[in-house]
Amino acid sequence: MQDKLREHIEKIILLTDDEYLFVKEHFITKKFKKHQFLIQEGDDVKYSYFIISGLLKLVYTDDSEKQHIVSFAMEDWWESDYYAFFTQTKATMSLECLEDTEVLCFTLEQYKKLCDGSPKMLRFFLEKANFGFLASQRRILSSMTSNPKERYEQLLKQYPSLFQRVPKSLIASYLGVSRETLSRLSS
Amino acid sequence: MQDKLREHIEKIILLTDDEYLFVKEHFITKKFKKHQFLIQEGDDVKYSYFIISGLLKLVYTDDSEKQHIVSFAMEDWWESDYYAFFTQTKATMSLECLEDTEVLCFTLEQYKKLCDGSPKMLRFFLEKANFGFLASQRRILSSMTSNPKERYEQLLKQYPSLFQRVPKSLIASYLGVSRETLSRLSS
DNA sequence: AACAAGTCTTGACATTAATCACAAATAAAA
DNA sequence: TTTTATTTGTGATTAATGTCAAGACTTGTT
Repeated sequence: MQDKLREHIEKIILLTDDEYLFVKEHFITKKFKKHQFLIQEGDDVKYSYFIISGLLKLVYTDDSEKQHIVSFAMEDWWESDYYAFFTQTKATMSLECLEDTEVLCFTLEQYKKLCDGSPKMLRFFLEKANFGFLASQRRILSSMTSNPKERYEQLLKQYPSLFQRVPKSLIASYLGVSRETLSRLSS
Repeated sequence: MQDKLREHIEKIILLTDDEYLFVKEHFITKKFKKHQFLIQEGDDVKYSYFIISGLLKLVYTDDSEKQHIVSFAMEDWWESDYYAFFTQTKATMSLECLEDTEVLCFTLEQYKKLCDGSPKMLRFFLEKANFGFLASQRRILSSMTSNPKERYEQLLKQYPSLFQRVPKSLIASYLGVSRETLSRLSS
């Protein structure tokens, strides 16, 4: 395996070999099969996950058992129920494999040690957090300013591979429309 | 003036007097009157603002000139067009006073110096960025799972003071519904 | 007090999308 | 291949929300 994690970090900040070794030992590897859950609602959220390969959905289930896709997570993404992870509370969302998936992950304790031991990683996480915030803000704005068809096209443009990998009903759930409405957009 | 900035930072991380002095000198103070713009669409975004007192709206104007409120910013909040600020591109949003407002602000350059010179401030900004991301994610989820009436009530519960301070038409714009629909919710 | 500007409510109607129902198409499993 | 499950598409209906229009109410100003 080429080192996906190192490549990923070094898009933002360069590390010496020693620094990277220090980083690397805070992670452990895990593998999951399609349909397995990394997080289930009500669980403790032990880990934050960096996805080496595969595809996941982060899902919130509302009072009437309807599922809403908060995000898809693919190669090179970080994912978890971050509220629960950071506050060490029970998960309100689930994280489930849509494909066989390999991840690197760390606990909150390891995350803190990483931040304390490496100012560069602190910078890295700050950059990631800022980017995540901006992406969420853009999504809010897109839901306010665009109709379902436009949102569909934006998503298609941004992540074309998604559309070969997940059923349209999940895309609909991510976009916040019914699958029937999504189906009618094409025509 | 009691020191709002110090109080604000020390909710997250304690500073020595010297450390705080270092932090403080990276900021400058500005005052604005109601209806004044801190940022206008198309401008360079020179500053990130910490609000000492007052109230602002962050607004995106779409192609058909319709305004969408991305957020309200009140005392103790940070606000800017952060995408434009971090990438040093032109503003796509505007930031306008709804009340007379006093802010502390810094440039991107000062922000970087602050991060480089103070690991504690780096931690502080990381915590803020994480919190901002989580808040945005909650808002996305709320727009997917709740109807306008529920979203209105959530907002009312979270920021009761807003409702004495801004017209309902702006609340409607923030919630993503027309002012007429919002008006009909009460009944 | 009188006016102006801004704000809020309500009705009528149009539009959009959700829901329900079912059939067709596709993919997965036996 | 045959069977079974999953996914997708489409019509009919219903519900929610937007839009347009008018008027009432507030607030601030002169």
